[in-house]
Amino acid sequence: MSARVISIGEAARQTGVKVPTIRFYEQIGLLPSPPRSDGNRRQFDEKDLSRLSFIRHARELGFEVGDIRELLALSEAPQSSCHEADSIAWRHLREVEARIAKLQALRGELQRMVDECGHGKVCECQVIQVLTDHARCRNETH
Amino acid sequence: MSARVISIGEAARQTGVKVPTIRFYEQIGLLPSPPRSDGNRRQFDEKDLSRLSFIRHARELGFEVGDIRELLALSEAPQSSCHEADSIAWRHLREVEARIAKLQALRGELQRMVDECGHGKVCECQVIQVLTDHARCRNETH
DNA sequence: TTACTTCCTCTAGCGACTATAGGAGCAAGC
DNA sequence: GCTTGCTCCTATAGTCGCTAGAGGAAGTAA
Repeated sequence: MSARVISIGEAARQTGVKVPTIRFYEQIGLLPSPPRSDGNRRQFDEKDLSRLSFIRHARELGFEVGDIRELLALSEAPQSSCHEADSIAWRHLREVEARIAKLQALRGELQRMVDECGHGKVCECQVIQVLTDHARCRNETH
Repeated sequence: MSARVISIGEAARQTGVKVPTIRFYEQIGLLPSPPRSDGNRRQFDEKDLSRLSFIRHARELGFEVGDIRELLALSEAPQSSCHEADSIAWRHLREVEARIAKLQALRGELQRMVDECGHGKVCECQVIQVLTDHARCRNETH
């Protein structure tokens, strides 16, 4: 119950967010500035740890800082509608699906590259060919 | 056969690489500096278009500039072994597969978030719940 | 006291662009 | 020739999300 004081190094260890990154999050206002000790050291508490963990997880999931800011604000106003949080997550889901599709196409192409490249002793290396040809025939598709 | 002169704007339109980005690529030595007109305008040719398309495609596929530099160098010394290009492609293939796996996990999680969002209040919203809970239970795993 | 670690601030750097300012060139219409 | 409007030029600074380094102060253990 008492406010256990947590140093920045402790916080880093417990949340997996690096020390300079914690300071950076404070600087950009993602994490509130904690009180300081007599010696000017940051004094975090459990709530800060939660917030940091939340931020870290959201970042890992690919949310950008703007999104996280919104999500944090929402989570601090728990009686408000979750429509916004939902739409942030939806938007993100669509982005992730697009990225997966693109990467799968890429994987196919890379696979083809290494397959073709590996077999020719005359080294008709297709790596560059594949990329160039593909590039040209796709000029107007995107 | 004659060297058709292509302006930077034309090049941008044809390759889908933005004008400032083309200049940037020239600056970092990814694209050779083209000759200039009397009025100091860049004069690109077909070969530059290929190169730009190649670069764009490779960037879309997630190659970083260093890789592209290597691949371009290899493509310009075609008698050299394709072993290097092959290993670049291999390295990248593994990376891409890892990325796909990560994104698929992420998609599942996001999907769950939005599925479970009851469209009620934030206090019941899974988007925030998932982020918070997950964050806490994963503190030490990474 | 000494040594060691952790912490502080501040500044600069990364990659891969993107934006802005302030001009100069060029082609078409009058 | 002149004006309008577009494209182009350079140079510099900003973006995002950190990360690294310098140079120093504070806390801790022997």
